[in-house]
Amino acid sequence: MNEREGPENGELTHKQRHQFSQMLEKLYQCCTDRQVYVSEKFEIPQAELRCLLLFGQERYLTAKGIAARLGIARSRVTMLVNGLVDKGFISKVPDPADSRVVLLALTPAGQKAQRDVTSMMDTMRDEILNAIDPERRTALLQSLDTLKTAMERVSEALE
Amino acid sequence: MNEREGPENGELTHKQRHQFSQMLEKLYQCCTDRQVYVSEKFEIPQAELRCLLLFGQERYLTAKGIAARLGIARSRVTMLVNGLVDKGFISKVPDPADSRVVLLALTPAGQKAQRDVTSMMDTMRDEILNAIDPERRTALLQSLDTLKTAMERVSEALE
DNA sequence: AATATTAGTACACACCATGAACGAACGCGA
DNA sequence: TCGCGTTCGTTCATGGTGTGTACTAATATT
Repeated sequence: MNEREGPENGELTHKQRHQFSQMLEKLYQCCTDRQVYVSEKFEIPQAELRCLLLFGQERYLTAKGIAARLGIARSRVTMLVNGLVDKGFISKVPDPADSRVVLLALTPAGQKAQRDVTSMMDTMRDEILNAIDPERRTALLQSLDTLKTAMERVSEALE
Repeated sequence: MNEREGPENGELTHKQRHQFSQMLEKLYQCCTDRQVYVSEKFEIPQAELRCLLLFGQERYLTAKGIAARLGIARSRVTMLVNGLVDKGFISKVPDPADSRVVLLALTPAGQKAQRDVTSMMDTMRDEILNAIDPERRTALLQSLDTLKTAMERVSEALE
């Protein structure tokens, strides 16, 4: 019972451990809930949404590129793409330079859907940030960066 | 292009928005990866792990209670429980006071599995926290608390 | 020219979650 | 006590998410 709250000598306290785990779990849950909310609002499955939101600066995407960026299998991309094609959000274009490749482009309907989804997500993000004191906001961003770096370091050590 | 980095008048900057989204996404991904890692290490599906980790102070849990605490359907609990029963981690006991109810208890093997899983998760959490300067740790915990509060507030407004 | 590699697809499988329907058991009010 | 409403866990069908395998056609490499 000689655990201190403050960093007396740099050692982790039991309370810090517990707080960290609890808060991280809660934050994770909130993020998950937010994703579910958006998916349901637009009636687009989450994985399809992630795919839809990849379309940006490039004129075309490919299944292989999408798989790499989303970190999923190519076969899975086929399913997602077909779902979005069925919804009229993307179209398939043959690649004139390599007929194995299918080029994927956003349709106008897909562009609108993407805009709407992005707008909703931005609004929700802004609401979160606006619920935080501007003074605390900078500290928050710094802390998140610190945490991100620490987590990435630990993730790398797992492989 | 007159966006400032600091909180000049409390307004959100474009950079803050972008940073926040990017970091949150990355943090989310790290947390997801960590869960996948633990699940694979023990060869226990994630949902079963979450169920296994619920057993703690109480002598018995019920399917209904597990469903409420995990936020999932009772029918799903049946599947998870059966998976853990098959692995020898939990046992079913009839409730003498209400024969509709199935009481669920950790077996010795289940207790060991739970200990091992918890230990691994604690180690990983400690590695993350130890990768952070003790001075920054307190600030981090405060910021996480601030963020949690903000997120919970925004989540409530969605319902 | 022959062989190796690549891209996307179809398919089977496992995990994850929902809701509906069900039978058995319990609770409640007349 | 009895009839009805509610509850509990289970079964089942369905949809979402992801993997890996096998395949064909096309391309790259030797």
